[in-house]
Amino acid sequence: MDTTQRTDQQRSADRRRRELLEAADRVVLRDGPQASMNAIAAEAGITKPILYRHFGDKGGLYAALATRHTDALLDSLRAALDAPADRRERVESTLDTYLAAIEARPQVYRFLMHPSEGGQGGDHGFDVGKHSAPLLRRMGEELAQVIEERVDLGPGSQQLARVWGHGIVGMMHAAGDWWLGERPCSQAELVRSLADLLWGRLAAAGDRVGGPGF
Amino acid sequence: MDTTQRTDQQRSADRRRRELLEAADRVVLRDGPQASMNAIAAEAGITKPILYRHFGDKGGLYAALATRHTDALLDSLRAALDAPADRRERVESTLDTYLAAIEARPQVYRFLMHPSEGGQGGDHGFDVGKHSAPLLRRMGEELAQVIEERVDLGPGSQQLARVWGHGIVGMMHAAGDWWLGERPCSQAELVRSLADLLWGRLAAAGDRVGGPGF
DNA sequence: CGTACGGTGTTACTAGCGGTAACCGAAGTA
DNA sequence: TACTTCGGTTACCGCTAGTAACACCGTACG
Repeated sequence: MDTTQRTDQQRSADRRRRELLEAADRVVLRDGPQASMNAIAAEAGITKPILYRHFGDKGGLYAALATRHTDALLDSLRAALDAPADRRERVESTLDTYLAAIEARPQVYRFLMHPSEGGQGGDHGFDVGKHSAPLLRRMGEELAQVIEERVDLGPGSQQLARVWGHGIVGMMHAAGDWWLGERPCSQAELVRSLADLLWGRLAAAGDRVGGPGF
Repeated sequence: MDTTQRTDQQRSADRRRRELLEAADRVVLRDGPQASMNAIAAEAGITKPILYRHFGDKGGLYAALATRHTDALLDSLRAALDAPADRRERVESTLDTYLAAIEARPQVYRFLMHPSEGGQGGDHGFDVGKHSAPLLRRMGEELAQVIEERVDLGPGSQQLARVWGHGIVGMMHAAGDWWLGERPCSQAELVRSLADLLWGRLAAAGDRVGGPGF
């Protein structure tokens, strides 16, 4: 009977948890990363202690929220990354998927990338702020794995793949962040430029000799 | 007489300002980005309102502090970037300089990269949190300028250079961040791997055909 | 029928943050 | 001596994250 009772309770708890997460989602979508626990509780129609009973602390809630979106984004990226196409096409498709995602919901994206942990809540320290941007790390690791699986890099391939995974993800992230703020070109142009960079066009280009007015 | 008096005052104010900045530096170096205004004031041997008289708000102080280190780092990078050597050498030297800098003072580096602005001080909004990581942006723009000056990219070179500038800086940043946390390899190896990536080794590598157990 | 109990929820609080108003005392000047 | 001005402090505001203590409500058990 203990099990059945616990099942009931857990079901109810899970439903509540999902409701709370959706409320938190709405608030984050509206207020950005600085959404307060009070605001989230109000949006959910309850008060703070309930949030704390469900998620422990703000880091817990943020982690749960981040995991959701992170998983969704990673699924999309995996699909683009594993498609049966040639490498350049896959790379461009992945970049495109990422950019489309961050463009579709910038607030969520900013929340995932810059959780803005102050950790000023007294002496308890902050657990989640330690890993500054879990999404970036996870994307880096996954990309590394795909590279190592599908590209022949010779000796030391694992190390190399990991460096490249994190490097490429960082490139994508920074360029996307900048692009999202300034919109200096179309999405397709950005994708092509980045792919060109990865394809060694920087190394292949010649030195510029005749500067302006020289 | 107004001018002379103001000079005296301004000299004194500048000295104070430098003292305060150095105190703030010490605290940030010790406590990381979540250093509080109280702590900084205490370290400087004064009280909060003086800090606010000098820097306006926390964003102002952080901006002043960041500008200092940012300028120093950018100077080093410019030196490496403008050296009279071939491109690959310059790229490796620049990466090396950056990694050495973030390794030397990780706390300062984390402060510069993740200012963690909550902007929760009432209704006044937050000015500095708007641009999340000014250092990255500045590095991206500077690199873009150097690329555009020295590399012949054909038509659309300015756009391309800017995308590459921000992309490369992001690559460097993400890889450095990951490397600083996990230390999976030596600094020289990291530099070489990243340069290899920029030199198109990803595109040049062949597909892996015989996976493990396949 | 009454009673003790676990779960759900609230109010009211602590401690610390960024930021500010109002006061205080020591200089210089008429 | 009286008045202003500047460096500095105390004491406060409104906000945050997080918590302790209490209240309600259905249910099992004597």
